[in-house]
Amino acid sequence: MQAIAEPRRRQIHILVQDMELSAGTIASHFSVTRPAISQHLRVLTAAGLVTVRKEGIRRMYSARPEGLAGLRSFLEMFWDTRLQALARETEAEERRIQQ
Amino acid sequence: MQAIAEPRRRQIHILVQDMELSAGTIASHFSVTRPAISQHLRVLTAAGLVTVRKEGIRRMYSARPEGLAGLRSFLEMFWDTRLQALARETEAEERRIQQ
DNA sequence: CACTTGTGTAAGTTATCGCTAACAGTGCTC
DNA sequence: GAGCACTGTTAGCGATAACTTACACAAGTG
Repeated sequence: MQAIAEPRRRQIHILVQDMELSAGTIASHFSVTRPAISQHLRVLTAAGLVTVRKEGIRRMYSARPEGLAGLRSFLEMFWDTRLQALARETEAEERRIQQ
Repeated sequence: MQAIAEPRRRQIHILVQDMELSAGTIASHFSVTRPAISQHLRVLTAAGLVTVRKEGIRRMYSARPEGLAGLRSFLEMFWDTRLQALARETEAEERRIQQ
């Protein structure tokens, strides 16, 4: 989760979300040096948010939909428990009124 | 987004999700000092993830559902664009097959 | 095989962040 | 109003992380 929270990594992830890009092409979109982008890409791949594909001399990166899906299910767990808590509260409230 | 990414702040957010708690009660659940929790609470309130309610001498904190809802819509935007991209790809693929 | 291109890795530096210790403020109670 | 309980704020410190510079490695090309 901290992998996608970093602003620059989010921008990288947005870049490779629609199309497959090489490391150099990704780095050209930012003002930082290429090694920095390479480190970010390593974090993103370790988190399962992007995939690498070696195409000859260059490495193509692309977003992995399952990565964000995991975070999504994690948040929906939060969302559901909150809804359940609200349901319990209103239920208790109704029971109190009936008494 | 970085506010909820921090592990301790996530734990705090889980704590105040089901019930309203005071700062001291929240701090008693962790091994860190109370000022640290206070700082985390300030970050969480600044991010709009929790709300404060002054009750006499103590301040009660509770999770704000709209906070996570914003993050949720943000992720669903990602999710939708990715699905649209996949749809475009498969559509182009089918068109290629038909030729 | 030398050379170039594209990329990753390692070491060092700087900045950011979370924590603690000390202090300051706020509201109750006697 | 004095004193106490509860909380927020500030300064300083240590650790983590992001960045840069330099180097190393793989894969085409002459």
